[in-house]
Amino acid sequence: MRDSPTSNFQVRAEKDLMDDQLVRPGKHALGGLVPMCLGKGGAFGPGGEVLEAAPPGFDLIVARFVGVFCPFAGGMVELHRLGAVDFVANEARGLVHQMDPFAKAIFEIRFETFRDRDAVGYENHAETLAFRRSVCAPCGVGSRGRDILGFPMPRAPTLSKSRFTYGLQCHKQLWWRCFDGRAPELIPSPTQRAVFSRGHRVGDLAQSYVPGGFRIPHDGRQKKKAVAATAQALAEGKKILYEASFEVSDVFVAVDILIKGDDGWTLVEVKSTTGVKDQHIPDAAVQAWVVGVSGLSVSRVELMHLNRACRYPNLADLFLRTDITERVEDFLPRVAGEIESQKEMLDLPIPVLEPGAHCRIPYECPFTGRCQEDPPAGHVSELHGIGAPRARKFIDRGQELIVDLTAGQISGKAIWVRQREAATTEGLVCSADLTKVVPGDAGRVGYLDFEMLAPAVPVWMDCRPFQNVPAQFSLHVRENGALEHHEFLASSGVDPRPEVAKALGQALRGCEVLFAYDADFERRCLRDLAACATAESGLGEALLAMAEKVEDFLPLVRNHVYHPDFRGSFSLKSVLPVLVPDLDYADLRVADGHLASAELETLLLRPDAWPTWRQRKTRQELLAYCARDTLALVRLHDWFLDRKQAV
DNA sequence: TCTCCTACTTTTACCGGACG
DNA sequence: CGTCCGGTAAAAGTAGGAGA
Repeated sequence: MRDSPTSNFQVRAEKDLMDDQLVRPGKHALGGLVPMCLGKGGAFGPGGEVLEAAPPGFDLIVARFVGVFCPFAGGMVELHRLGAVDFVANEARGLVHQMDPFAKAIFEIRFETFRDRDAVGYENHAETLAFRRSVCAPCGVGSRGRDILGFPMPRAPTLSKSRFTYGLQCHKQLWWRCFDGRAPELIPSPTQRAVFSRGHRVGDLAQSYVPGGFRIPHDGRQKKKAVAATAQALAEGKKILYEASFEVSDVFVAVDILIKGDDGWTLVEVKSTTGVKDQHIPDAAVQAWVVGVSGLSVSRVELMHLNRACRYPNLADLFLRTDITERVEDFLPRVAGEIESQKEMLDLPIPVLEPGAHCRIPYECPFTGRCQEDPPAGHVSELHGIGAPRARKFIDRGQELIVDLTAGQISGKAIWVRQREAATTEGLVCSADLTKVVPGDAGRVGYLDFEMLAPAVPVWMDCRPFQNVPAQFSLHVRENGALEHHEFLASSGVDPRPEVAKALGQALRGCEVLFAYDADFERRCLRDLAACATAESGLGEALLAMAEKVEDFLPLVRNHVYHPDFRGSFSLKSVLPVLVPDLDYADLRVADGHLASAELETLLLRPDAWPTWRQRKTRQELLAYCARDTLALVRLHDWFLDRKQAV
């Protein structure tokens, strides 16, 4: 709205704006639509000024002026001109038009008011909501909590602990989170969901380490109820509260654990990390502030986190409670001011903020794509191992692309030199000595990949929090050109390590060399597994010996090969599509390690969370994914061998 | 002989990227 | 969320030389 009074956008009628009751052939949206403003001033009324005839296949929605008498809306005066006529396609799904933001706002108001919001689906309501709050409200158009059309004004967004911390990172992000809460960027990936649910489980478990407390029922939506329940519990003299809820000047917080001590309350925030991080401080501080203003005296703030030194089965020391009172106190004076500034910001159109380090620190912003275009292919930031500061230096000199760099600037960095050559030639570049370092495939060679899980709360002997445990492997074995495949996935409920060790010991028999990508993982796995093997079986030595025979394709690629399509990354997922284009993961649901790990964790630790068909299906998907990974290694090796042959 | 500065070397810290 | 690694940058240490 601020940028330009008119914006182009597309709405897919069926999907985004209305269901088919509203738009369908022969009965366009007119009935459900509010007249829209354009042309001369005037009041609501029948008729309206037809500005343009509808093109074939479209019905016309008449636009009318509704009047904006608002000093804030000086820009809106520009709307009073021809052009913003809406055409609704006779066919659902085809509404393409140009609409003023103001008209759009009203358009959406109407839909939101008359139908439930789901009928509108995801569109960018952010502008609409913000428009109504920031333009209609302050200038008094539509009084007594009503907007210009007489519809109730949207409530001011309420802050919360998490919103506060988002706002601390970036106001613009907070603005979008408040006004565009249904944005696709905010839909958590399966992997993120796994992280969240792990956090919740750890949080619940933490409460059992501070037993005897009273849990405030917490239902996400009914915040007022939770606050009331908390007040009542306090009145009754409860000494330990879980999820105690408070709200002060529209900021809601639920405290993980609140403990009454002799000289005040101890506020405990639970995190499923292994230590205190900087970003935890403001998080705890806003809680302490709200609790304090609510009238409780907070004498101590603790962060309760997992203890790296803890070993299963002794989980007595699973959590550590670190005193962060001082650090919180240092931050506390900033809280009230920050809350105020966040609220003020939310009463205005989206703030202007340049992208910067705050886009990534402490958390990656989900909206980076809205603020910043992706850097073009061949951008200097793709240089391997270049940090943001050094990339900045090049950019400030006007050298945006790798091809702009001079030989002198990248001398001594073989990878950068190769990257520049690849960018210049727009093709694959291999080092001169690549063929000398390509490993042969004589004898019996294996291609190995493990899948691991890393439960936050250890469940197997001698494991610490987040310890990686191999639970699955895939092994392709090649001998004289013939390929065989071995695979294993541990069964639910038991320590996977002995099973995996045994199965792997058998599968590896006779292998003279093993290939992997980023082999250290695999090496360490083999050593760990060796330690789990029973002494008499001889398996331990065999696995240990194999660990010494693991060769890594990653450095081979990184130090000898580059193609512009790597885009600065040497991960298997970046390299493979270029070097082995006919092998991909498109047909697999489980197609990356993160998801694999999350699925593996559920399958092995909480199989009952899924019906049996889902368990069976996931097993198959995990096996298919892991097998694809090792097949990729085979094909990658083939690629290397072909290069050798070609010379 | 002591201090201070500079230039070089070693150590440490941090970051990015790889994996799960 | 965690791990580890490698590379680079920053910090700390060291050596040598000049000046007082």
